[in-house]
Amino acid sequence: MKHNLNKFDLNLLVAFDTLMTERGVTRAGRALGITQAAMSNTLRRLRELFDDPLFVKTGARMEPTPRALELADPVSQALREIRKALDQERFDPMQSARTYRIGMIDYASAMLLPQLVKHLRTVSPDVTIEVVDVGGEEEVLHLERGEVDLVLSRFQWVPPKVSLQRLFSMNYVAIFCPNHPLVGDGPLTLDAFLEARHIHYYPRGMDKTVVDEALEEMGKKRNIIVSPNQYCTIEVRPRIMIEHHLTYAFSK
DNA sequence: TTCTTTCTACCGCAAAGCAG
DNA sequence: CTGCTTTGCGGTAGAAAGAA
Repeated sequence: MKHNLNKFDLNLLVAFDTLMTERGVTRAGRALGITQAAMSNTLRRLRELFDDPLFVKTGARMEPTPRALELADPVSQALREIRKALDQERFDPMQSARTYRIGMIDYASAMLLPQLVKHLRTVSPDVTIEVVDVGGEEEVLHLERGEVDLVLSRFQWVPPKVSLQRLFSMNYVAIFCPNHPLVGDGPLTLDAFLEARHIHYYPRGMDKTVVDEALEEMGKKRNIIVSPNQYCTIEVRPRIMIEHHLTYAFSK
């Protein structure tokens, strides 16, 4: 089927993309600032246009048909390009007073935020940064829902509608308190690492790290006996480690 | 060629009905 | 009860036709 773009209402693609995200006519309508009935009518036109139901009611949700799934990525990418082109035209960092929501865990904040703030003060002095503590699968969901503008994290996979850029690579190290019984003069062995009792902070939504995943692949598991909260991580972790002979593995 | 009027198609709304 | 669809209605914009 070939569509004549002269007669094609591109707003229908925005509606389609919103339906893919919201998975509901009422929610999609609300997101676009129109009534549920108007959204239903838009869906009707989409159905006529593509000669396919596109979304079918499954329980409480409107699930996409195979045809809708086929269209989802190309439509989403096209809209992203259009938005980018429109934004480029008028975006002036020196004039912008936007608030950017950035998802990152405490460690990334500590490492990157000072430099980021310093840089922004020069190139875009009026923007505001709001850091959101996200982790695990939630990161991508936050991005897809537009709840954050950017996530700084480690990703193994992201959906096509999300842009991904590698910033840097890191090595992992384990730190022990002075005179820890498991640490000798030579390099740390896997057995000693597994025998040690660990302290580790998991951000909200994250239940394992790259270390846990690597161990899992070997059929092994480390012995985490303390999972502190974020403030405790920064303030108290070193003290607990020293007092109780604990180990902390982290990216460097 | 320009302006005005009429027609037509489309969109969104409210309300009612239906389904899970 | 919530959410989706359908129907009927009014508003709006664009196309077509006619007059100056």
